[in-house]
Amino acid sequence: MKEGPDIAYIAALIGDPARANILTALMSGRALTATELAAEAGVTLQTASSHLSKLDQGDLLHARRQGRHKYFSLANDDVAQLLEKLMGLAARSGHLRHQPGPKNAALRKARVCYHHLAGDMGVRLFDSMMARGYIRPEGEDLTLSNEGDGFATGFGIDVEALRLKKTPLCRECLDWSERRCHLAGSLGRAFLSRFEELGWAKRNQKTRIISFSRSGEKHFNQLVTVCTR
Amino acid sequence: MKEGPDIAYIAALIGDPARANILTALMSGRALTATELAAEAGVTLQTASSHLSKLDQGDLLHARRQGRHKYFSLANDDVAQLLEKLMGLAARSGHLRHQPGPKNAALRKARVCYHHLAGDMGVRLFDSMMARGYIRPEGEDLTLSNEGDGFATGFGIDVEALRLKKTPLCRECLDWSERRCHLAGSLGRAFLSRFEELGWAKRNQKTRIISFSRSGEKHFNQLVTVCTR
DNA sequence: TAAATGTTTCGATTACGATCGAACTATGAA
DNA sequence: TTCATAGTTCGATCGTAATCGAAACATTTA
Repeated sequence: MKEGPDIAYIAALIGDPARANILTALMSGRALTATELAAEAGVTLQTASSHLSKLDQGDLLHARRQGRHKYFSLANDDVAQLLEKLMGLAARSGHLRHQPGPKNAALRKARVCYHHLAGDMGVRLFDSMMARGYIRPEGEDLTLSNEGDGFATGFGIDVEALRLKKTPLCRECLDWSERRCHLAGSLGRAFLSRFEELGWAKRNQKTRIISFSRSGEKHFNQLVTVCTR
Repeated sequence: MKEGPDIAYIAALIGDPARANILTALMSGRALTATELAAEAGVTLQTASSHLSKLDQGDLLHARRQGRHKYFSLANDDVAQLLEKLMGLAARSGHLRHQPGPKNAALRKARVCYHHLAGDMGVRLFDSMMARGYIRPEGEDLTLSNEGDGFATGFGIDVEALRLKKTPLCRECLDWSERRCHLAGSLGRAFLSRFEELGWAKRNQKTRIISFSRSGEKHFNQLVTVCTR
């Protein structure tokens, strides 16, 4: 039994509390500096630096210098998905670090998951697009149908520009709170950006919570309900 | 950042090499005894016992006594899926424990993944069923269409009996080698059993490899190709 | 009953890695 | 230049957890 990928190596990287905190913080999708991540993880800068270089070596994250800052972000969607799956398992078997509280409820409703909308509202968006045939599964990835293209374009998203990029347009991502899929990929990100542009929603910089304004939520509900025919 | 599921706890469980070996061995879907798993992991029985109780406490596996033996298996499909995802990441970033060899090639072609068929052939079965509309995605799970029911029943699978069980009928499971989905769930298992019943394929008890006989593979190819209309 | 096999508990050893203070490098500002 | 901020490297300390020998416990077989 010494064949195959070395899962212990990757799992051990995630298995340290400080590193897990760092990775969780990066699930917001934003790139953070070493100092910020040290604070998130609750360790000194030296310790964080050591952790960050290990995570980098393991290809779990991506580092880029910018002046005297060094910004870190998750390496790719796969890492984010793995982390979500881990959260799902941990949550289901009751291994929470704190009791579910009001903050938790907000997280379950709408939160950032590596730049796209997750939680109850994320799942609702995904389901409605699936039900209307806007997106279709194709192997591991999803395809945006012509109708879906029209829908997104009509909503103010420059789908053509997204298609030119080499990152996948649509992907599905499993929610740990809902245990359902929500929309990821560059289109998923574009939707979240658009919600912010329109003033429907605002990201909380610290907590991954996305708060929708009252009217924003109303518009959102229309968006996912309308023309179910 | 102290909210949410404790991913470090779960990841650390998987992050020990001996425990990772144990979990990998259980990916075959078979229930194994403590002694067998100790051998797989390359540790003494005492050490394995300690690991097994930790994994059990973390709800990663399921233990059942039977006489003077104690059988262990993975707790559920979610654990298996998490492990597959981990393998995918580890493989993609090149963290293999050994060079890809002939054994690896066989693993990539057809192997057991928690009781169902994985690898190239697993993906082909999944794709053909998807293309013919036999299975359809629905949220996280998959639905078996009427045509799909007929197809499976015609192949000698007692779909009605499977439906009565409380475990999901169809699920998708991501392949680490193919990076595509193959069919999991009780129907996935039923297909593999049926292949064995018909003498098309045989499981290698040690390595997760599934070897198809020459005629078995021919039949299989017809099964996934026929009536693509 | 005794013997054999399978598994767990106990205790001691050991090794690895997380942590941080201190010193060092690098970039930007004054 | 000098100062300040950001990050890394070094070295020492410290804790925890993996490991295994030995012994206990459990269950089946003879």
